[in-house]
Amino acid sequence: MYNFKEIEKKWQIFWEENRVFHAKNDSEKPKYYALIEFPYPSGTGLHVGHVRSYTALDAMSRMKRLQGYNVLFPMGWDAFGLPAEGYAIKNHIHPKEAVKENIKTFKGQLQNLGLSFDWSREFATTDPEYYKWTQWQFLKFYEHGLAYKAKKAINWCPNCKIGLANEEIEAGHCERCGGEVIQKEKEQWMLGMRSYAEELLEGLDDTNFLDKIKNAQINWIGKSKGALVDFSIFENSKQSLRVFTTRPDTLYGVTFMVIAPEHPLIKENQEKIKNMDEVRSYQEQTKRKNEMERGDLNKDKTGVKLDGLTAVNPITKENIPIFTADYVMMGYGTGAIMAVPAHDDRDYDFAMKFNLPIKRVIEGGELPYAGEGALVNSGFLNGISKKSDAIDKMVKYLEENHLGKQETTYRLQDWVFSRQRFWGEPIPMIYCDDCGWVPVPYENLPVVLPDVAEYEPTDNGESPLAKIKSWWEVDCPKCGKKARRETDTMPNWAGSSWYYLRYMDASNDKEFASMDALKYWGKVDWYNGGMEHATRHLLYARFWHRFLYNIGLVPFKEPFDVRVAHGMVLGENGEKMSKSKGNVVNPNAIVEEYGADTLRTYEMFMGDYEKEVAWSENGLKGSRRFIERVWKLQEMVTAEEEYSKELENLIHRTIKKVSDDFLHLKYNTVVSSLMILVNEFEKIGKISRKDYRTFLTLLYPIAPHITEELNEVCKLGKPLCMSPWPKFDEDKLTDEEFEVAVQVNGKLRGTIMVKKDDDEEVMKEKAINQENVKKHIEDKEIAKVIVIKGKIVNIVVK
RNA sequence: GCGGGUAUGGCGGAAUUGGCAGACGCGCUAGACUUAGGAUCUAGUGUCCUUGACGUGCAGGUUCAACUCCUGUUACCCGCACCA
Repeated sequence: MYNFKEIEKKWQIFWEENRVFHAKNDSEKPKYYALIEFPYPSGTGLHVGHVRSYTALDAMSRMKRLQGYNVLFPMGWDAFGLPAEGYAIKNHIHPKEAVKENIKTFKGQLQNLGLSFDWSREFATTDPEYYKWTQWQFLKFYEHGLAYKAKKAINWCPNCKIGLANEEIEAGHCERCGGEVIQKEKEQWMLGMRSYAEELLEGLDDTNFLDKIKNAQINWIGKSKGALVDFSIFENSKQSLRVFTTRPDTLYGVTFMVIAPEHPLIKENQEKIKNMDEVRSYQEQTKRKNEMERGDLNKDKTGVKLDGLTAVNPITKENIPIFTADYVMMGYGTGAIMAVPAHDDRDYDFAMKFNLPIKRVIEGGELPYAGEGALVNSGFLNGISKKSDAIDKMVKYLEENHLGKQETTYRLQDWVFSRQRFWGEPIPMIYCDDCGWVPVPYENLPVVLPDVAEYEPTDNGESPLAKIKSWWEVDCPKCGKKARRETDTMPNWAGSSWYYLRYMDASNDKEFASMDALKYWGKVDWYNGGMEHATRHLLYARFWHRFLYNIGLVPFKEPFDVRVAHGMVLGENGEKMSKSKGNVVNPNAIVEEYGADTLRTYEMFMGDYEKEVAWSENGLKGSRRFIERVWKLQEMVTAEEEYSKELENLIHRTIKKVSDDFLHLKYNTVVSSLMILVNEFEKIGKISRKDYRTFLTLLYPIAPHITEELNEVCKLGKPLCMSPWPKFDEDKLTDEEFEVAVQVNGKLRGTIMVKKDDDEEVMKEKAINQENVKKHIEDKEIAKVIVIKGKIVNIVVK
């Protein structure tokens, strides 16, 4: 009887004891680095969604090992983060204790699935031995001028007196108390990611990410070409207002200007602005809006005219009014725009609301009009109908007259790197009243999180660490005077920005990884993760890596070669699994009842790997039936050592298909082609030893335990984990004799049997004489016969 | 609005990349074995007016031949977004 519990445990122990999955750093074999995003070890444990992607990469790794690769398939824990901190606040337990527990549970669950991780390289981002190097790398950023302090708005709940992460806000309200969230300015550490925009864009050419992932990155970086134009302020010709525009060709149509409420021009001219009170209250109003409200496209335009300030259109020399409005953002371009209401929806809406002149400069449809057309009312640009020509000409004019210049901007922002939280890597900086910011000397790393009992943030928005004087009060490393440690910690994205490098040399206590190890493993060959990380995590990691490359600490420009994304596993009702909906499937319970091999097979078979798919209990049962049939095949094994004659070609085809499909994320058809093979074995009622061994090897990556066991029980050879991947013979992919379709005028009328070496004439002959085909061509004239060798015959009749 | 993607039986999904649409699985129907069946086995299962016709979101087109290529269109999903 098939006792999966015993069998699965037995082989898991066998693999571990024989260190089958331990990657070597000095192998003669070619390397293969398969990486799956490491999980946050939550208290709720493993999700069936984890099982899907982990099994996929496990299968890939197992196949690659049999194909002769030295495979690195590691696992670790992304263990900093809010949930552990929340748990700590509630229960007054140090988060590291909770994390330890959770990791234990999580790891046990992974091991029960028989995943072939190299556990000797396991670590957590919360290990001081790991975050020592995260801090070390931060200091490198600082050394190279890429880490700096700046005032940035944070989400602030005035009720709880706490800074909030975006995830803690629900529709503008605090998740805990329901109060309104406002923006509060705070000094924060930033990483200069924006200056890497072009490199991050161009680096994508060096990768083989799925197109949808590349596109998500390109969108996020948001490159746009245009021009900077300076408008002088009438009352004060020394001062000018600089705008960014992608359409300098419409400069003749500018009838007013708009600046962001945060724009410094307002403060600089507060004396001159006659309605300063009104402006101030508008600024206050804006501050209260969070990004979501401000970004709501459906709302009416609001704004205030800056009374007393006038700008001059540098081309027409006309005086035009300046407004401040929250539809212009300080964070993009220059925080100021030239408004062309005739050809921009937003400017048009604003002009209508405030009754401002609208001047058409492009011929075409109804206003506002944004299409192609010849320029009018535009002086030296009149009549030009090609947009790029007009832009070029205007930019040239601006540059010659020192009124502006060509410019490229990016949506990508610098990375806000401070969090006012306890459970993160301490930022290794010290503030001294005399020396300013001083980095913690390298030899004093890691800066370790203290053991305390209170994890509540302070009510002025500082990290809980700010309450622990014994921790933050230190001597300045430079002058020795009393100084203060930075009490902010790093964001959750920090530790996950370089973990793939650490796996290459996980126990190195001299360096984050040795250059030899980095050179040997190179790029991650295959990186799998969720679509939700296609922008942020993936960009942070690429930025971090490119920086290390630029300062000579890693040998490759890009960290990842192939990046793929799995689809979500939904509940049986087609909705996202959640406790409240009661549709959560617990992988543990499935392993208990059906075994890991059945669960793994089902998750690979359930659907297109890249698409989301609903869980199906019946589908799971179908996979169990398949696994049981595989088990029963052992009763049909003959003494024959070669492939059975009847199935030889099918087996060769299956080897090819399975090997290919694994590389193209087509795990579902891997399983289906193996099911077809089982159907055939059962049909002929016997299976040769070689048939069985090959079949078991092909199934091994997906269902490793049962296949190892059957291989042993039937004494077919060495354990599969130490055996070679089967090879197919190109000549044996097609049968000697096979069926070919015959069409008449493109419609299927019958089939004929043809031999492999039948030429076109023979096929034609056979086709014309086919019974049913004859009927359809009898009294008609044959105009043409198309014969595609080995595929189809089409007879065209009149 | 910009960028990307998807659409195939009752359901999940196949289709060697232009060559027999619906592989494989689920579900369903009938039968066998059985005290029993939510176990197992066998057969069937796209639709219809069933010698045949129709059929891959919709409308056209190219071709001997279109799920596949081209043009237009609709719906849904994802990313970005008052981004200037």
